[in-house]
Amino acid sequence: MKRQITLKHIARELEVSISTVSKALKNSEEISRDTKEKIQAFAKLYNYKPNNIAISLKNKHTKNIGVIIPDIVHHFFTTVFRGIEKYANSRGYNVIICVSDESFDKEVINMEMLANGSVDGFIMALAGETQLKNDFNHLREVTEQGVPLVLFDRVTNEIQCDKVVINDTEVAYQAVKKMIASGRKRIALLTTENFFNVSKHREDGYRKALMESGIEIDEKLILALPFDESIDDISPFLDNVNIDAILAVNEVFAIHAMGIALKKGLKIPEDISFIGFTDGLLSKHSIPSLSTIAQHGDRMGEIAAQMLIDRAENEIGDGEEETYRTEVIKATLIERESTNF
Amino acid sequence: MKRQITLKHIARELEVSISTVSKALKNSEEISRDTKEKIQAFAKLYNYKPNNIAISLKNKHTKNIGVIIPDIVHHFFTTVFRGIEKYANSRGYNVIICVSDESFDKEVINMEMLANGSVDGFIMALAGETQLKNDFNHLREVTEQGVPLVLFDRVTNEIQCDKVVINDTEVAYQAVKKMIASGRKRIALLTTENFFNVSKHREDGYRKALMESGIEIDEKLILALPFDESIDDISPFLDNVNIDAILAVNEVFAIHAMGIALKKGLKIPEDISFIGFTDGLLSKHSIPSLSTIAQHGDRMGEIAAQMLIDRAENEIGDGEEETYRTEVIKATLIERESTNF
DNA sequence: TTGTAGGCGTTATCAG
DNA sequence: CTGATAACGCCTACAA
Repeated sequence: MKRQITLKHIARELEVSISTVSKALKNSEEISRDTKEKIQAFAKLYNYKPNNIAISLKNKHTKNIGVIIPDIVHHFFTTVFRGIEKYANSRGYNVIICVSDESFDKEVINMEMLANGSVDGFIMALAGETQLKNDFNHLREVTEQGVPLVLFDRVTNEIQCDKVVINDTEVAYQAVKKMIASGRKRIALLTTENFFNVSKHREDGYRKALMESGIEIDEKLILALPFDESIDDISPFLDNVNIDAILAVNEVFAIHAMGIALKKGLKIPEDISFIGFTDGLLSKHSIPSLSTIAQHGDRMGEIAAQMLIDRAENEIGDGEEETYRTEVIKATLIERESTNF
Repeated sequence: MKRQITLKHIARELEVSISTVSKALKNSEEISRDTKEKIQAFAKLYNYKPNNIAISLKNKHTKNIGVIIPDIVHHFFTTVFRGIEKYANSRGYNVIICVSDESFDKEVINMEMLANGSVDGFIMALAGETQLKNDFNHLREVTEQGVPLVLFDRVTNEIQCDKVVINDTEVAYQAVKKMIASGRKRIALLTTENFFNVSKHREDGYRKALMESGIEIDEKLILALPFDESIDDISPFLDNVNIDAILAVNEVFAIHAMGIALKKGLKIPEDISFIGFTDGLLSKHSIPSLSTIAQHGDRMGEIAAQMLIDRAENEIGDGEEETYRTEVIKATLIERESTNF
């Protein structure tokens, strides 16, 4: 097992000093053409690469960014991650990813693993449990140490930092408005228990659209499920309500509900129309295909990464006050077969 | 912006030497109770955490593992990744992930970014382009330096290293056998151009099952598509062949084909039955639900991570020959509505 | 019981 | 033009 070759090896071999080698490899003007060529040739031959860890130690930055998300087998999050990774790479950064699994404890542990110098900053979407507990001391600790933090999608007002969100309220509002405009009157909402701020916002938009259109809100038309997995409650729900449209806060709820409607002999979109959130495989390939709200995760990821890296590289002057931005991505409704506007 | 606190700070503040602090924090017997308590209290107060980078430099290992995969918005790969991440974390490792985007060049660049000391080893699935080019010098370079490498799913015989694969040939064979046993005679195969070794293996299994059952192979029943995205060719294909079953090498092909069959008025599974690969959201939630071959990505990831970490931590004796394993995961057929066995 | 010194690999400053 | 030295933060063998 050949170890990585170091400056020291080269220096010994060529009988020069380490600093000469270092300079030669950086093409410094200080070094004579001859020695430079000799050293560079030797380095190439032995495939010398400067050791990243040593450089990190010296420079006090790692060119790594830490991403902590609740779930990785999840279309939206992977989409955001793809954006982060792409942008980060373009600026020479690597991405360390940790999965909190919606657990507060894991989120804390993951942060601690990375907060000891392994990364230059964090990009996160909060775990469900964290939003429930409303405990953000782990975030506070990190930001107080001056480590940059960008929150996306699952954010909190408790922490001062850069944020990237989508216009959930507005886009849910628009979707429901469109349903109403196309003649729907009994519109149900399939959502999650709303310690998820995003579900909350979507519900706000839903309510606002109905109210504005003079449609009384029937609380029985709102079904809040504990988590993504518990879709079994959807079927009894649909048996007990009289509806002509459904807005769901994710793909799975929407597709599952469509399936039940289909089995009951309803025609989509004539008898009942559907809009979901997340433009994933399910929406594209279901039959009928699902109209859905695209969250543009790639874009979110890119922006989050850019905000983070910009801040990480901008050594803030000691006196200056930090000023944080929250960027709002505009989600867009993609119309497919499950609606007829 | 408070910097991370270091041993040096503590030493200065408490007017002891750095090594005393270091030892005290490790609860060394050498240090008196008094000083230990004083130092530990101080450290706790200021939330001292040893700097990972410095430790990495000293110990010559990073406790990071590098994962390079062709795509992140992809059910199977994220599933494997989840297994890797989970296992790695349990052993105190972090995971740096890079996406090759099926591109040879990106794969090489990503490896180079990480190969300079940033990780203790690599877990990879080869990019499509890499398999096409059959150029594995970047892998060879790394393994020759003694950096552990585990290949999964998209592997190659050209490189000597640990590998994790599934029994593609066998499980495809079993699937087709089952179709035949249930009376199907005209079985089509939807696959990708077979520079992907996995597609090749699945096709082998398909052919073997047919041959064994005395069914002549009709090459017109095999459709090889360039990539996951190019599903438009499926429709004309289905118009031109007379079939009663389809085996597809992924979910998307299968679901798309089902949709077309449905629109043509065929009944599933009576007129035509379907089996796909990958047990993702699509298979579970399609209507009818899709019988599919579960690849147990989580398990693959776990095993890959274990192989890698075990090897990374086992400093190999200088003289000994390395001996590599390739672990085979047994995929399993999940029967749903798209088949009737 | 505590401290000194050297090293991990690199770079920057300064001296020769 | 080249080299010695110190420093990044930590650890540890060896003195004191």
